[in-house]
Amino acid sequence: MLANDYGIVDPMVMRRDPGFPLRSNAHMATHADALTDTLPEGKLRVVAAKEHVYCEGDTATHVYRVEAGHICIYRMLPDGRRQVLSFAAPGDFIGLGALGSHPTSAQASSRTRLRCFSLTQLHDSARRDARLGLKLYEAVAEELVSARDLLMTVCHRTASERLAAFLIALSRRNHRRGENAAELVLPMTRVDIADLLGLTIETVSRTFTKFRLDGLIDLEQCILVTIRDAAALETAAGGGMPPVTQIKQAS
Amino acid sequence: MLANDYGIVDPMVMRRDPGFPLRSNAHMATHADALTDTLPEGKLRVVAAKEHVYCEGDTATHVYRVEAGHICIYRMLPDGRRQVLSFAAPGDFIGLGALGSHPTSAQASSRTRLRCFSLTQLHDSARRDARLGLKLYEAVAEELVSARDLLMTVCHRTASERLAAFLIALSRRNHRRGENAAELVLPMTRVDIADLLGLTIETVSRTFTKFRLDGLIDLEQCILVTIRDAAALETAAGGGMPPVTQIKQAS
DNA sequence: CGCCGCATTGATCTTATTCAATCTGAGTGG
DNA sequence: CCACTCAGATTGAATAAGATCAATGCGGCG
Repeated sequence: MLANDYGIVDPMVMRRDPGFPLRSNAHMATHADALTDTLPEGKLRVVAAKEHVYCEGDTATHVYRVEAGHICIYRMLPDGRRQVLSFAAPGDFIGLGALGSHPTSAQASSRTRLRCFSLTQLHDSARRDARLGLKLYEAVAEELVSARDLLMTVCHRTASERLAAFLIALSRRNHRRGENAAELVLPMTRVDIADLLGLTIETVSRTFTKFRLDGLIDLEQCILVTIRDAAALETAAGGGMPPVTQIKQAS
Repeated sequence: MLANDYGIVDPMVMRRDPGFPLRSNAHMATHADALTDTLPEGKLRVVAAKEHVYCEGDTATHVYRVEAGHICIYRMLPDGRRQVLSFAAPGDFIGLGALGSHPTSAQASSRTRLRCFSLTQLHDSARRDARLGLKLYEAVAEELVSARDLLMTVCHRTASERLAAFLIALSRRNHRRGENAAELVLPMTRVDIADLLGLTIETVSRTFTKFRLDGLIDLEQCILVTIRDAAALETAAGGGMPPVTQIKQAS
């Protein structure tokens, strides 16, 4: 699927809440998976935790599909602040939409396996097969929607709403993948979450604690979140809020 | 050019400040203009001030090029808050990146003339001419960069920085168009600016006043901004800030 | 054992929002 | 021509949310 899981999207949700940043990998798969159907299976590449797949400004040579592990897509501001754009999970594509050089950086959160697809080949194929070009167009258009969803969520919501929406998005992604929707294993640190949601780590931490005290979640270890009251979490996310879904997204 | 003028972009600036939301219509023109080269010139459409070209959720039937006037591209949140995504000026395209239905709304700020291009024809052409599909891909990829630029600016900056960056972006757009870079005629209201920058109109107004008192700008009428001290404005925008440029962008 | 990275918690402070009033200018109609 | 109205803009005072500064806790690893 195309990477959009805060960047995680749900079409039904979009109907209900037009304007919310959750989108559905399921229907996006149609676009992104088709991208590589016609291409030879690329080489495997393994990146260690904290290692970069590519950096902002690097010449774009490949598109990657995450096989295992997690990739954090982000951009830096000149003053050193960071905006996380998405977290790519297995099945998601990263590196799409680069025009010459990568507009984002991609760093592995943990040891990650990637399948590589040459951009040269991709472009050659696109010149021969017009449908592939349209697929590329559609895949990037999906990412555009995802980026705007994130913008909507992060810029107009309180800390609680952002974090609640983020957790819901993770839960939905789990659900879509056939995993336990109530047991979230966070593949990212508090810093990553803070940089995604435009908060400080202190605020993220405090908000986690508040949710725990309010009985919305359990928090055994900082990495393990159990959703105790999904409805209340929805409400917390939701004073008119569009469900956050931008966890992972190609870039 | 492709609509990106807070959504206004400058490649040189991007080099200097990787991560800033200013982009260059000039080099984007190569992508977007090519889109319609091969198509029959479409019908002219005139929309009155406040009238919508299309609304979020509408079935997408056309792509439009602004001939005269200004179009405000925005999305609503369920709770009624609004995020302005860009302001399209003459030469900019709007409506690109729609997959079936429009993900955004487009409203004329003033009486506006548009040139219409049928999506059906565009897609037909793209199926025949693979290069057109790639052009579409590139145009949307540009918009993706633009959307992320806006995200970076709006989510990590103070009110002064956002407004300063916004004014600089407008100034650069004027410069690119061969107009006076120091005399800005704002085609949008305070509400539009506030909704673009993620602020309230009061804060926008106060910040304008502060800039005026600090001698950075003149403000004869609320619509007419004269830049008195461009360097200071850059500084105000810039505590490491990437120059805001997202004024207009296709959608 | 002690260090180090990460997370949590507390106290204070800054910033922008909110609520409220006033101001301005462009119509409109008498 | 002038009073009236209304939308948009400005200004002020109080408030609240999150950032910042600072300290402490926790767990893994050398």
